Amino acid sequence: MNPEQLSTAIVAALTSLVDAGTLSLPDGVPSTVTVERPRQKGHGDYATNVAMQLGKKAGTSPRELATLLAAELGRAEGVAEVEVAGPGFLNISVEAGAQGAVAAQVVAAGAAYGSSQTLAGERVDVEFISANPTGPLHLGHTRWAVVGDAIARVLEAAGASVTREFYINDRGNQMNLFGASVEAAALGVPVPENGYHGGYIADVAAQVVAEQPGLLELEGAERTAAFREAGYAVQLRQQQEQLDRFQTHFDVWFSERSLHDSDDVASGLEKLRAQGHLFDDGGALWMRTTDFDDDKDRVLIKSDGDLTYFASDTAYYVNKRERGFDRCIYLLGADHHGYVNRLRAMAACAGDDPDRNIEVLIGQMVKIMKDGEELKLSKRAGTLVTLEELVDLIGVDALRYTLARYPADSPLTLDAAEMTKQSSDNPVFYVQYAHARVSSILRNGADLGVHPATDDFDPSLLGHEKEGELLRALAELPRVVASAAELREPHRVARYLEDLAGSYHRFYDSCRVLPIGDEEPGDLHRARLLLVAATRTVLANGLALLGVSAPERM
RNA sequence: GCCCCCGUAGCUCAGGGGAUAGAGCGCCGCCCUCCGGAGGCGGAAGCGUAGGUUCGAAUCCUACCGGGGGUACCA
Repeated sequence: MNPEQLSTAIVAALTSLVDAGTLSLPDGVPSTVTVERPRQKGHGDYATNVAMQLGKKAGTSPRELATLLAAELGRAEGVAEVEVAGPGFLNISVEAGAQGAVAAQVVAAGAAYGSSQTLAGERVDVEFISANPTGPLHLGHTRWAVVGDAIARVLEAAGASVTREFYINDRGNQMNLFGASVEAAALGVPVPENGYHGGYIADVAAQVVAEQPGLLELEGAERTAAFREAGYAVQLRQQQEQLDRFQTHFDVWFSERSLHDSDDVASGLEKLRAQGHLFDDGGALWMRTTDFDDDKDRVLIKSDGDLTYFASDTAYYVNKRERGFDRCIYLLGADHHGYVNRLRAMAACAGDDPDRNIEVLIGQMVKIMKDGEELKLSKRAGTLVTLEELVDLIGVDALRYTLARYPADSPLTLDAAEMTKQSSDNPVFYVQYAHARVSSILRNGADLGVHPATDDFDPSLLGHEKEGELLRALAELPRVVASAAELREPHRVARYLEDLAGSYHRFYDSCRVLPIGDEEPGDLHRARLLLVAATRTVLANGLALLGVSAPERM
C-alpha cells in the first residue's frame, strides 16, 4: 500500500461517512488528501491531517471527525491500525502484506519506476548556461549545467516533452573585442585595452593559427574578423566538448546571430507592435514593459539604429513560442535577476501569460574552498576557475551530485576536500556506495543460485521494522520526482536518495539477506533479495535523474 | 532611494502550515566469528529581532537589524 492508495482509501472512508449521513461536508469530499510520513517514531507508518483541515467545514471538532474517520478507515483493506493523536492527526499503520507489494511493483516497473504523467502534454524549453563564446565555461556555468540538466530530467520523468537549449551570445561588441584579442595574441602584440586578457586567449590564438595559418596573411579589418570567427569556432567547440564530458547534452544550440540573419528579429518586433506595446521616443524604439510591472520601459532599437540585446531576447522568446513551447524556462545567474521582471513583462507584451508561458529561475552564486581558500582564479586560463579544472579536481559524479543536492536559489560554499572524500561523510559516495553494496548482494545471490522472488512472492514476509522502513522509502520516489518536477527543485531527489540509502544500510544491518553457510535458500531469502533488487532500481533511477552514475562496484 | 535573494547547531547546508526542527564537518562515546565497516548506534549544541494571521509558523504577512546582488539607448 503506497501513499496514493492510502489517500484513495481515506477519500473512500470519508465518502462512506457522508453517504451514511454521519458526516456532512458542504463542499463535498476532496478528491485527494495529504498523506505524509511522520518523522516521529510511534506515529504510525503514515499520517494524515485531513480531520483538522475538514473539521471546521464539517462543523465538528477535528478530534471528533478524526475518531469517526479512524473507525471507518480501520476497516479498509491493508490498513492495520488507525490512531487519533494530538489535535486530530490520524496515525495509520499499514499491514506488512499490503506494504511489501511495493517491492514487486518497483522491480516490475524497472527504469520507469518513479516517472509519471503529471506533466504529460506540456512542451517545455529549458534554457541554461547560455555563455558567451568568448571564453571557457566557469564555476557559475557548472552549477547551471547541473541544475538545468537535472530540471530537464525530472520534467521528462513527469511526462513533459523537454528541449534543452543553449543560447549562444555570438553577436555584439564583445565578439569584436574577443576577435581583436585573439588576433593580437596571434600576432604577438599587446591585446587591446578593454579586450580579453585571460591566458586562454593565447591558447585559442595558437589553435587558430595551427588550423588556419593563412589568416596571418590577411590585413586590417578582414584579418580581425577572420580571427573573430575562427576563435569563436574554437571556443564554442571547447565549451561543447567540456559539457559533453560533463554529461550535459543540449538538444539545441541556438545562435543569437541566426535570429538576425533570418527575419526573426523583424517579425518578432512586428508581433509586439501588433500587440500595441511598442512606441518611439527620442529616435529610439521602446517596449512599454511598464504596462506589466517592469520598473521602466526598455529600448529595443537605439537612436543610432543598433538593436539592443533585449531586442534579441524578445525575438528569441517569440521564436521559442513559435516552435511550440508552452513553457519557456530560463535559468539565470543571480547577477541577472534584474532581468526577471522585464522578461516576464516582455512575454506579456507579446500577448502571453507571464505566469504560464515564461518562467525565470534565478540561481545563486557558488564558491568552492580548497585548503581554506576560495578557488577563484584559474592558474592555466588566467580567468575564473573553469569547468574543465573542476572536473579534473573533483570528478564528474562528485561535482554533479554535490551541485545537484542544493536548491539553486541558495548561495553555496563548498569544500573541495569534502566533495572528493571516499567515505560515508560524503553524500555522493554514501549513495553510490549503497548502490554498489546492493549490486554486490545481488551478484552474490546469483552465485549461490538465489534469485529475487517473483510470482510466488509473499509480501507479508517483509514484516521486519527495518524492512517496513525501507519499503515506505521506496514507495516515496514517485511523489519525490513529481514534486521535484513541479517545483523545479531536483535537489529533492538527491536528499531523498540519501534518506533511502540510510534506510537501506539500516535494513542491511539488521536483516540478513543471503543464506549463511550451507543453509538452504528459502522464501525469506528470496523476498529480501527482491527488496534489495527494488532498492537498486530506485537508487539507479534517482541517480539517473541527477545525471550521476550508479556504479556496481567502487 | 527602489527592487530581488539570503539570515536555522561552532562551520557548510536541508526543512512545500503540522506532532519532540534534521544531515555532514568538528567535538564526546559505543558496536566487527556473518552478505562490501566505504557501515551502524548514541551524546552535547540552533530557527536574527519584534509584532501579526492560524487550532497549529523556521515556513505566510508587516516592520526593523544584518549579509549579498541588481538598478545602462552595455553585451
